[in-house]
Amino acid sequence: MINQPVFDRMVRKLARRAPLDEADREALISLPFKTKVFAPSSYLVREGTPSEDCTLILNGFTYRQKLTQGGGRQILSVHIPGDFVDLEGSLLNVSDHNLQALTVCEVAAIPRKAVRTLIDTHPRIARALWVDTLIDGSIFREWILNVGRRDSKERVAHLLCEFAKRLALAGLGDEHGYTLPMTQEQLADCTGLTPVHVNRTLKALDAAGVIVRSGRSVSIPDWQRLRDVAGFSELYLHLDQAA
Amino acid sequence: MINQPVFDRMVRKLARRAPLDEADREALISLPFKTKVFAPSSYLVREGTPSEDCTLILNGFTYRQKLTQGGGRQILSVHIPGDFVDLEGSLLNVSDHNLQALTVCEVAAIPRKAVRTLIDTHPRIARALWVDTLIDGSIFREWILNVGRRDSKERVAHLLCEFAKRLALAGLGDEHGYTLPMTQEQLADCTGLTPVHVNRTLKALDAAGVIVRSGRSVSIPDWQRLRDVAGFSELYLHLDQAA
DNA sequence: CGGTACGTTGAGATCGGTCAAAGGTTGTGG
DNA sequence: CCACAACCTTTGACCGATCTCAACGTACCG
Repeated sequence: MINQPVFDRMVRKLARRAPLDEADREALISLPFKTKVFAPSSYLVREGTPSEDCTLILNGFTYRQKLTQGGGRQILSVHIPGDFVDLEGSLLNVSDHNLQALTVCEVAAIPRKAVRTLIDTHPRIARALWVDTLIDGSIFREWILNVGRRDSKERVAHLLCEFAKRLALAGLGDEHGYTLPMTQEQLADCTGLTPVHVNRTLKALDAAGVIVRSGRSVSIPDWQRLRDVAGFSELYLHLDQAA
Repeated sequence: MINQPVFDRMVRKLARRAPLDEADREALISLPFKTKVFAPSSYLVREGTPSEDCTLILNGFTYRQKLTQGGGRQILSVHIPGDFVDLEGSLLNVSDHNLQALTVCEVAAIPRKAVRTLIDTHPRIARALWVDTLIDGSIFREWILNVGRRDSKERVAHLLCEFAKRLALAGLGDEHGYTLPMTQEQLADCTGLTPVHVNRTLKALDAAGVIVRSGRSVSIPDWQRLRDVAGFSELYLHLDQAA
């Protein structure tokens, strides 16, 4: 029972991805783990290395990231409390990307072995985790579209929409606004733009009344308007299996 | 045994993703299916719809695709014989993207139900399929990087590298060249460029001696050179678990 | 042999990038 | 509680990679 408060959010999330029975919940709650804390921008996993542990975010935010040969950085996804990051680590031999802390970050590190045993012995949990990675995949696809075919306003607005939805789902904000712990440089790395242009784009969205900024918090006076600007459809978040 | 020749390539591929025993192979080979043929550019799955079947490509190529509100099209992935496409279809309620035939395409349509039963009763197969979707995810991540942070030459060259590797792996070409059944417009939709610019980029790569084109086949006089131009590293293909 | 789809080329426009500097904010140590 | 440093944001001027538009060339197919 000791893990319960810590893993509670994760168990509830997984239970929505696939039905779990009492034994499944027990098994999840009894997973062995060590709590670790990471400073902002420290690495949790590095490209090309195997990972010993599977990481569950308890507090704070992380992101996945890759570099081009020329040093260009692209952020691939942003993760919030309750997310398993590096579930791949349990099944793939080496990591194909870097995993970095966005904010100060408290995580539960679960031994890779324990995860593999869990999924071998609990098919419903395996199913739920698999659905989780499929939804991750869907979000990656949307990001390819975002970065490949939307102009800068749509791109930034779309990212803001996604964060709004996901944070609301995790109980960390709502559709009226939220605090985004990202610098404009990081937003640029999410969208494939430069920091300077992200700045101008945010300013333009603000000037158009689509968002209102103060510091790093964003408020959204008219959600429908932001959606329209972004061309946002939440289908890809598979909320029926995520919420 | 009737399925054997048809499913053979798929079984061999999965067995590399996770160890399978004789019973697993039997179960895979005995999956019920219907063969279907799709004409180029016909839809196998449409965004927003559930899919009744899980699709295994026997011959030909398919691609996943999404549109922006403005009608911009982004290709998200390209699939070759032996690939399961729309495995998501078995676990997610509705599709978040379109699946289209690139060439004439012969597929095995396996009922969604049969797939779900299979994965519930065969944990090793479930594991192999899961690893398959994880590798798909890794490729999506690389595409985000490609489209987000590489310039047009790197982007096109990277795509050509990926196809070379994947086709070679499937026995459909090698590192000296292959035939790419895509129009320049489709290449543009893969890379987030315009067809005109893809044309100029291919011309430039050809002029620089990095590739040699004739019609739709590409030959690669110096693989290392193409890799360098693209900044290609095959780590993300997880060949140790794919090959 | 004509049509349709695809590839190629040129000229000019534009969105977003680059470079550089100034203005804010935050946190820390004295 | 101030002062400074580090980091982040904002702004302007200019640049250039890629897009747009439009025409022409080419290959395949019925």
